[in-house]
Amino acid sequence: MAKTNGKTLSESACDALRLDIIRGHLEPGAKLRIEELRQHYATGASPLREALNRLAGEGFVTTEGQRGFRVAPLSLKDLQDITRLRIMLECEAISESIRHGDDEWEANIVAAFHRLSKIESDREHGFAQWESRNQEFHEALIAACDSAWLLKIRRLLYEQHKRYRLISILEHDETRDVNAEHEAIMRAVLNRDEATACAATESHIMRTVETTRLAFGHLQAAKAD
Amino acid sequence: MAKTNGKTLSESACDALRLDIIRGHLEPGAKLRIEELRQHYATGASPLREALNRLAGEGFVTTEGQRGFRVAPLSLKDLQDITRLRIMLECEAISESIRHGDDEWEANIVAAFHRLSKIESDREHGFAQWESRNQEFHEALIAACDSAWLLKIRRLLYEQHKRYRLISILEHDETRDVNAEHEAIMRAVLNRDEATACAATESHIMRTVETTRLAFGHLQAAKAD
DNA sequence: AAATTTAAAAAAATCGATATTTTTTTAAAT
DNA sequence: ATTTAAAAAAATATCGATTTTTTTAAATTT
Repeated sequence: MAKTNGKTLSESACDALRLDIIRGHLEPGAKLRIEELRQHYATGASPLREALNRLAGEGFVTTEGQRGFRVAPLSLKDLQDITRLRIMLECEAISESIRHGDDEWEANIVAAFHRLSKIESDREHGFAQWESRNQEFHEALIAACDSAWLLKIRRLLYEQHKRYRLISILEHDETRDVNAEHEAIMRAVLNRDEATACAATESHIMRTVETTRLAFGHLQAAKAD
Repeated sequence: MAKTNGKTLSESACDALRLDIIRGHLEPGAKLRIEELRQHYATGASPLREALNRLAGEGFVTTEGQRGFRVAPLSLKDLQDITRLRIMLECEAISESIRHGDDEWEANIVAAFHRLSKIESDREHGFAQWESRNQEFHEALIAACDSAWLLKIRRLLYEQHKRYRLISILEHDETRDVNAEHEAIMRAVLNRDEATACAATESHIMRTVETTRLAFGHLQAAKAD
């Protein structure tokens, strides 16, 4: 077995699985049979089991006794739960970032915002790229927060929410100006105005979730047929 | 291999390892060699590796490339980081619990407090029992919080902090009346007074952490020899 | 005949033993 | 003292054996 990079097979499998779960490529609640995964990811059973166990620890898959693994389910209630916590943690992280950030931090935010707004218009086409630059912008905002746990948990919730968001790409709220929302957050952050930055962040998340919530509701309804 | 209970070997190994890490039985930063663990926990390599991977996902062990596993390290900075988040989440959970709790919830709090205060005096002797009843009391307070994520993360941080606390059992702040602190929290909670309950909780955690911080500092200093 | 129970077969998950890499240690040589 | 090479140790992956769950089909009961 030739080594692909620095990673072990377990790690590669883990990353690939996590990505497929977040992207909705693997359906929420779906059974994860080792044999099938072996075929798909071209790996042995042991690396896969190790990957699945790690993902279980992270909350992306569930496991019950001797009955194997499943993709962690999604629900409206779960979405609302995640949202509330996300707002709380995101605001905390932004506030701390504002208190600690230096010139370099500011420059990175401006750069990330610029990269994102350049492609904001054709969000539909290069969605993967938009998604990635969006994430980079939001992470630039909180890069000066030096609480490792806060960042770790914030990221977990961000990715969990991403699962909902990516399921409902189709839905697009035409009335929103996402770029303006981002700019409002950025301006408040650069002004070191914690209260305004938090308010703008909360409103941004709430709007996003509202779109997500609608799309997810529609999807559930369609599935009930 | 006779089945011990409903659990699989992986799960048993995982629980045993987690407990030993939280209890400080396994030193922070210590290398976790599969062969040694095999001897100690009387299991094969596969279940152990699966357990270690899950614990890595939960943040109790670290892993680096092809260099095996280590017990996640502790540091003063980490302790302060955990504390800040704990206060935030614990208060949020208590507030929501206060808003949702019913009579049964109240009764369970009173019962848990009673059980705890009965052995509050000889905390030194039956420490394990005190620890367990203390945890039960604090979980009774937030039992009516129906945010699964909040509870999950709160618990993670509670256990992470427990790692620090159990390392420094020796230290004991004579000037504290922990029972009175607990009673103050309980009274505020039963009065449905969110602000007071949060303030009492924050002060309780801060006092606990101060003791922990001192003991951990001493331990680090002693180790530097 | 339909529904429930029971028994057998198939599938899947879990585990342990062994083989292959990779890293770390040890010792010799520059 | 530093570098290099060989040996030992450790980590990772593959494979096959065992146990458990799920499915399927037959038998019994209502």
